[in-house]
Amino acid sequence: MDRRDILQALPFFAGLSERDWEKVIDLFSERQYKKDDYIFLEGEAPEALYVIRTGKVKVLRHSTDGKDVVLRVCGPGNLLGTVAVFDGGGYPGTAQVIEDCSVLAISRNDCLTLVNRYPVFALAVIADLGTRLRSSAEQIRSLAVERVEQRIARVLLKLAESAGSDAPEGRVIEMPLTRQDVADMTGTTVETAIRVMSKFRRQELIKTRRGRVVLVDIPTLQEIAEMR
Amino acid sequence: MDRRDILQALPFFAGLSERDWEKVIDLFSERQYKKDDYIFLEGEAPEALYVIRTGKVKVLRHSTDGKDVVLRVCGPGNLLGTVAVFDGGGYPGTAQVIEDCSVLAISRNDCLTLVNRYPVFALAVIADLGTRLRSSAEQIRSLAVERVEQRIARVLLKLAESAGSDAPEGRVIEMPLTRQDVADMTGTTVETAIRVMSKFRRQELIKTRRGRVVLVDIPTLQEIAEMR
DNA sequence: ATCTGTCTATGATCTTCATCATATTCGGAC
DNA sequence: GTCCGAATATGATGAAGATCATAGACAGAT
Repeated sequence: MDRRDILQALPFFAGLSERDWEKVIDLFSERQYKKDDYIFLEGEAPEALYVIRTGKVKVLRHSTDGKDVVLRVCGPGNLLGTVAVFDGGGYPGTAQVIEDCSVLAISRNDCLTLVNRYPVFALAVIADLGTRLRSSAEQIRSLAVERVEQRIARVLLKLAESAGSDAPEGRVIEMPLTRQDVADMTGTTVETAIRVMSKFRRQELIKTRRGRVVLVDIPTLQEIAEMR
Repeated sequence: MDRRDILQALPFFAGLSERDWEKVIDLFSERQYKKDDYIFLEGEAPEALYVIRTGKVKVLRHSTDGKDVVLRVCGPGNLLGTVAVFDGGGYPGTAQVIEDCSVLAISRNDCLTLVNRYPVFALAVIADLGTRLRSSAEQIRSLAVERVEQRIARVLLKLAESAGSDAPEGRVIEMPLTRQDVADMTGTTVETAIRVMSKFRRQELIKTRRGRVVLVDIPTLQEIAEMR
């Protein structure tokens, strides 16, 4: 499987004409990262834009007091570093690998050139940013008005939808997730995340096995997420 | 002052060549809104993209239990409805006028055409979305890890910076803000917003007169905002 | 000027969750 | 297997802030 097959399978590159491919393809280079590696750090000057081919990455920010906040979890097809590459400021968050991955990188300069030459890329970038703004808005609302149980139920459901697969026992979230990760995604502490998820497990709403979470009773989880 | 002068003064239209103006200018129509008017509602199909000429608008989401969350506050030069116009989904939030305003509207179709024809507009849209994603990330972090006092101090400082003017008594936030608005911007309740701002007033960090807030002691407010 | 509704104010109480403290379990290294 | 660090578990306690209740201040309408 060469870079071309990889790129063509990604939504980001849909709509590019056959002959334009030749010019585009060589601008991307493949890189591999291991679990826990950093792809870039918050505040760094944007060197490149990344397209995830396989694996999972979380984008997080740390606060002065050591508490981390996970802004998003990305998988195959997602872009990393878009904001910084286009406005030239530092990366707004740190990108850390949660499951070994392979990414395609394009230098900031090449990326800007590409977008100027092929309007279709500009539209793809707009689509990406738009999707993220929608989910940011939802995350803001959730943090602002919902209680911890609701937020955790919501995050589990969202992960199951975007990165889950069906198994006999339920819907499996296909990534290794610690309670700390869940806490950082929902603005709470490890202890509370543990308590809530233990409660979910006792209620037979979820199962957990070696870092993986399985949603057993999705309707009830949805009720909890929508509660009140 | 005709539409042309208005448009040219806005950052969104910088970089457009002289003769392209003729084709662009007629696509925009001016509309006036009064305080508390809705420009569009959450979930509505995107009819148009709006550029604020004068006045202030808040974008908010309501939750099922009646609690509102203010996602952003926009002023002159800001775009409204960008996400929905480009992805075709419903508006992600409700746009409500907080200070009488004049906006320039371009229909969704014309907007899409424009962006396809003039790449500079696509870049302006990308810039707008990027800025908003940065501030969303900051808002998420703030809601996730900071205490109410910090969040309120931070919001006041941000408003003073983006929409403030200097007066002898301090920096004035140039918009009518209720405690409810502040509460909706910081994910808390009216009562708590009132308590915190009363405390700030007693500490002579701020003054309030007829809905306007004046920041008297910015350094101390910054300390509070950065506090752990 | 007086009414009226909205906004601000403040106290009392109750929940939720953070914090602190300690086990216990698990998975990998050796 | 045994050791070890990380992740999970669970209790006790306290603090931040929500909720409920009530009252006063203020701006605009008549």
